[in-house]
Amino acid sequence: MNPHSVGEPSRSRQQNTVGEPSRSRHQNPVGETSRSRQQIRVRMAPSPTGFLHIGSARTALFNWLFARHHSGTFILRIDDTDAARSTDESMREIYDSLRWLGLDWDEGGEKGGPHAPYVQSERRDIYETHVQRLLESGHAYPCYCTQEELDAIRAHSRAEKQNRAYDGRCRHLTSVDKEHLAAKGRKPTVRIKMPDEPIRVVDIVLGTRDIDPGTLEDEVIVRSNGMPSYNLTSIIDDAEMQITHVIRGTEHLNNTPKQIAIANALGLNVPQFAHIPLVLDNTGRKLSKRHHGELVAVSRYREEGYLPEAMLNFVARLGWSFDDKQEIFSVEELIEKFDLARVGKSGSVFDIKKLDWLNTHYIGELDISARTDVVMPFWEKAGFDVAAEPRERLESIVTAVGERLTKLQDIIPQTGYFFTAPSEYEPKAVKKWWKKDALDILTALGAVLAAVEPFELETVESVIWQYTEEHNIKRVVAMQTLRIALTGTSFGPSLFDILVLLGRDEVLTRIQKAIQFLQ
RNA sequence: GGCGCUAUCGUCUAGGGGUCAGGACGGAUGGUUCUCAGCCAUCAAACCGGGGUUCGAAUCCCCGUAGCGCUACCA
Repeated sequence: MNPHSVGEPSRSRQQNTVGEPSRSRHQNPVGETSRSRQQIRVRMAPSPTGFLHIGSARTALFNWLFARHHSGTFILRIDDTDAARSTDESMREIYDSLRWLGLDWDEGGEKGGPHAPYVQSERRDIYETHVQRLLESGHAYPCYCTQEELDAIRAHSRAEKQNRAYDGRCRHLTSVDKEHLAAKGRKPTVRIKMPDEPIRVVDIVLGTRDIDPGTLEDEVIVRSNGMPSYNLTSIIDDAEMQITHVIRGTEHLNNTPKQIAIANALGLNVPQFAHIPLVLDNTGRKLSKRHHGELVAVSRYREEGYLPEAMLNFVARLGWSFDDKQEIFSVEELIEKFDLARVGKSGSVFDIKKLDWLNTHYIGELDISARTDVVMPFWEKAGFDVAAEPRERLESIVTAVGERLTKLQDIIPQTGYFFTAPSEYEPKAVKKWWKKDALDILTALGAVLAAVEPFELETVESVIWQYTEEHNIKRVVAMQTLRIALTGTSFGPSLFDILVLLGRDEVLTRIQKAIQFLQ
């Protein structure tokens, strides 16, 4: 094989204009060049071993945006070759999270398509055929080493400061050796022979490198139980499904030359690669299920009341930026503006504060009706009897709450008192505002509010201001005193809104209750 | 241990030979207001280090350093 062609994308230069590694920003947006109507095909290939991870969601988004931007195809493939860890439940959760985010796929998942099946455990015959060819052509060989032997080899290699763990010893097994080992009941794995020539990895975000094959070890491509492994299935499916661009996390960078070697040995097309930087926690480590658990589950953010628009916008800006001014991007803008050439190389820390800011923004963009709709499940889940409430009142409550929602679940502590009287008064608030004159204020205000006619915004407001003026009481004192009596807390929406929403009877009842408490 | 990747305010980032190194989140202060939130204004805050190249380097080159990733019969 010509060493110079090793690892080169097999499609012609012409067609490769899309996603060409152009590091100079402010140039032609990638893909907008002359022809390049090469049908872009990208995929997201999660392993169904738990919830959808934030990092995977971003990978999905980048793939999806790239596909949508170029009118390409976005494929969802399920990489479940690790049978022990894969579950159907996880698969469903991943579909669910993806749908919630609005990342629809054109092929794969439950949808099917021309390259079905899209679940790797159902594609074993395809892999077997390829492995057979590899074995026959001498590109792969059986390895009879046991786990213990491998551990020992590894330990030795490390002690000797070798740059690869496995030394390829089973490459030289004779057929007699093999029979002998097999007779002892050993089930072999299959390993791919790494080539002697450098492997060229072309990466759209990281650039092109030539990898020294001396650092690569003969990878296991079929386990001893007959199950093919990731590096094999991934590259075969990418070729079979005619994937043009593999956009995935940088943790896969070291797998890339191995996969290219497999593809080359099989004579398969090699897609272009784009390794996107990792999403990190605030200590700079990769976000992982292992270390961060639920914190990295997309479903958790959904449950807390983050909007998909906010999640998408937030995650899009992790490792990607458009210019020096824009932070808020609608999904449409993301599709229009997304460009692999503007993806950075270094990892990005997941900053929940910024997500919160975005979420507040997107909640604020919802009109009252939509905001009420979206908040409803949270009320229901918290056990509020919203069904009994007129829609109009619910919307008024949402209006009163206004911008005070960071997450939808904040609606609960913010509006509980609209549904039931406070069972207790916040001690800190009481201490600060319910001084010795509180009783007088409450009593007087109660009388005033009992008499005001009609019980509406303007009238209530004027009558309260009239009271504070006549008795020379600071507005803030009167208002806070009353607020605590009605809501149990010292903060919240305009008190006049609260007064009117509660209605005269309820207000008077609560004032009475507070008076009793103070006595 | 090996291999690889990366490096601009606390964080996300713009800039990529000549900029007061810009914006945003977060923070601080002040204003608006019945509180909180919001909004407005102001402020603090960064080019990992060292050498080159150059009239001039955050930007190009080299060498360090640090962090991270991978190092499975996981993906």
